[in-house]
Amino acid sequence: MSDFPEEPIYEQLARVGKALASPVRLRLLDVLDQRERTVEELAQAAGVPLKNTSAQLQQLRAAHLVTGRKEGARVYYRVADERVSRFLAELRGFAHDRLADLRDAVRARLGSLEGVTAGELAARLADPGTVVVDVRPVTDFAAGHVPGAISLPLAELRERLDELPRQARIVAYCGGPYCAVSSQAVRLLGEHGYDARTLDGGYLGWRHRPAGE
Amino acid sequence: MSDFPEEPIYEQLARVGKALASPVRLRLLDVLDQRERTVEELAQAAGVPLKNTSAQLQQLRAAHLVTGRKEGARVYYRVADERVSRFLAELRGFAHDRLADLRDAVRARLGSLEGVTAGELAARLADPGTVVVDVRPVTDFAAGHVPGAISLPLAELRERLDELPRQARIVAYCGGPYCAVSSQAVRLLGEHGYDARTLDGGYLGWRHRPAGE
DNA sequence: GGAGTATTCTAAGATTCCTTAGAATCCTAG
DNA sequence: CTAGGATTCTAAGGAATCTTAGAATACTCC
Repeated sequence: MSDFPEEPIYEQLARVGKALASPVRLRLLDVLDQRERTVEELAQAAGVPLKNTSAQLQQLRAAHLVTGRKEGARVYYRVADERVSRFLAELRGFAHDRLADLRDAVRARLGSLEGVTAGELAARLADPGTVVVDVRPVTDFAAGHVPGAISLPLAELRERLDELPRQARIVAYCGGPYCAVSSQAVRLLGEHGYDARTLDGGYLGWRHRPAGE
Repeated sequence: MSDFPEEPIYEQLARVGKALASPVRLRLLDVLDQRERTVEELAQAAGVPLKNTSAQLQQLRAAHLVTGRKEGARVYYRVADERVSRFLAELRGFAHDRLADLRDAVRARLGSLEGVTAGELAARLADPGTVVVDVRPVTDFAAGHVPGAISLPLAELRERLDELPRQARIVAYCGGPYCAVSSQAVRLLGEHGYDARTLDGGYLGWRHRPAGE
């Protein structure tokens, strides 16, 4: 092993890097960033086997990126604090800027729909012609949402289309920036003649939008 | 291997994390962040064996964090762009906030001298009673320095003490935030009766100081 | 072209990390 | 106090990474 005088310091810095070095952990962080969850909910939402989820959570906890709260037989995890959440947003932004392969992978999953940025949405919130649709499960909606948004999970969208005014300009969003649900919703709405667009970055992107209302 | 639908995306994100997961690579990045260097200079400055340096540079290049420029028989590496540099600063700040062990490791290496922040220094630059001393090698000084600083490498400090006015309030800095040279300089100056302090974060910290001159 | 130098490529042993099965722990409910 | 469920701990095989020796490449200078 190499060693130089500053190694113990960089060893510590590398702990953060290591925590962010696995796709599974990054996925878990993104899911947790939206709201607190139990290990099982988390494993479910992230699509990762339970045991693996638990093991990775230990590492994230050791790196002080998440904290657990025990309530009865369950442990609720969440991102340790706002600083972690901001840093994750920073990481996503950075990687998106620098890695063309990341942009390709995103496009492969979400399609190349033109989205609305959080800043644009903020500016349009006052406009009554804009209708904001939250397609996440109602639990997520309840934990926080864009002001004025209506909760309309994708599963119910088809049957509840009549709740949306025909001539509205719709902005649909889901949870993380890589969530495909709002893209599906927008496609469905488009087929029914609506003017609908996704919100870039999803709800997380909204929460971390650059300064100003 | 786990897999969930967004895996290819998180795989890409993890490339950045992986690049930052090794103490050696982080050290190289910090050294490169100060100025462009050849592989050998870099290995020398970082205290890492040459072959290992070269191998790690390949990885950093694959992650688009550094770029190389070939000039004759030599390759000059540098941090890819300002965005990378800012992100590294962000990482250091984040880790420093969250990991007590990191703060301990820094204290173990640098001692617990009270430093001056970059913001404080900026505010004091106009004050003629403050003398800023750059203790890095002259090559580094030439590549960029705090305005008004005088170049006085540690090796020459003892003999050139008379260049410093007795009653000056001295601020000494070196390169990275974990460089011990300025701490030594401050200790030496203290023994000779000077009022001397280090600059927190070194020259890198200065370059990334929060907005405002 | 040939000697000499800087850097990278190839390859392989040592090490660390990922994943997951099975046992253990800690909790609630009855 | 016992049954049953949620989560973590322990352990081990397999995969990926780190480190570094040796060969190969690419350049300069003569």
